[in-house]
Amino acid sequence: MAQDRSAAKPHDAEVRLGPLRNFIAFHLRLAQDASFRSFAQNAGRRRWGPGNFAAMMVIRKNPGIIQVALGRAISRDKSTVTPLIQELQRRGLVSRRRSTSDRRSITLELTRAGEATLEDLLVHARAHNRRLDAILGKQKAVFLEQLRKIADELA
Amino acid sequence: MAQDRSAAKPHDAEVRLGPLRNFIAFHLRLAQDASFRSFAQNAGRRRWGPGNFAAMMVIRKNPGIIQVALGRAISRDKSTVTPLIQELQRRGLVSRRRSTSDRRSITLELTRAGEATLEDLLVHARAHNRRLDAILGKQKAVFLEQLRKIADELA
DNA sequence: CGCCGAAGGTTTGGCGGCAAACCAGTTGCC
DNA sequence: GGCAACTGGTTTGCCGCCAAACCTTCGGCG
Repeated sequence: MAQDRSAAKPHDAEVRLGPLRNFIAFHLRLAQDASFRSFAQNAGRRRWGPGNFAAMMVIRKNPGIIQVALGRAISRDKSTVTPLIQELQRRGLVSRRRSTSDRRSITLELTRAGEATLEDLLVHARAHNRRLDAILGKQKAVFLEQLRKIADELA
Repeated sequence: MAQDRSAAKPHDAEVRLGPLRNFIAFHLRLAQDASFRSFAQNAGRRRWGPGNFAAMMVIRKNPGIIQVALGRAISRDKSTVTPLIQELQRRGLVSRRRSTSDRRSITLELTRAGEATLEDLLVHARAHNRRLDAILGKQKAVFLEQLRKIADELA
């Protein structure tokens, strides 16, 4: 078994974080970490990570999108997108076709199976999202806007 | 060169995110991502990632801490801590000694050089932190508390 | 027309992280 | 006192991601 990072050994309560205690960046990582794990775990653990989900979601909403545009949308390098998409294609979830207007680029679309599995994932994703919303309460909207601001302005 | 994820190609403005647009988890990742990159880049790019910084900070504030406790504090698996610490030791920044009371565990301390480099890193870290604080404005405290809540309750 | 720089995609190499298996030492319990 | 469960640490294997180099295609411009 891997280490249980969440376990609150009474002893650990005494660990001092120093300046770290008030660093946004540090807690941003902790929160993202927890969120990521929670999602991956509850999403059937069938190796359907958040990455695949986000990619498929964007493809669904933008049929015919090309790889680099997808990469920019989900903030992944194109060299990360390539194998990710290839794997999805191998599983028969997305189709790739060379664009007729620009033979460099490849257009992406969800297959029937892709739509179906995405719908499945959406169930888990929505549940995860609700959990987070519940934790944040009324201030969710403000919180979200702040996250956007950070991502935007920290370009 | 790697892809420029921040570039706002006018074309990309039209990419639709669908439900993703309001998912906390998604934006949490984007924000963390941006923060991480910004830190790593400005911190002299001398391969002093946020990871090393957080670890050294905790060791500084808790001299004699053992590896698993450190791991829990910064939310890293023990199998991640081992090589991380070994590298810091190799660079002469931390000292490792077997505990006398429990011969399984290894106690950690910063060396002189370690203290010095940490002080150096703190300059960048503080700057990074200030940038984030500036983005968040008055509501920084609330935001921080919400991040803590997410990390805590999403155990 | 022909060239050259830019852009989309893939490949390769490296890094950081987790999980599981394992060893050594410790603790609890009968 | 001795065995079983647990704990700290390391090793190994894998995965996700980035950066850089490279190939192909596109597009502007002399």
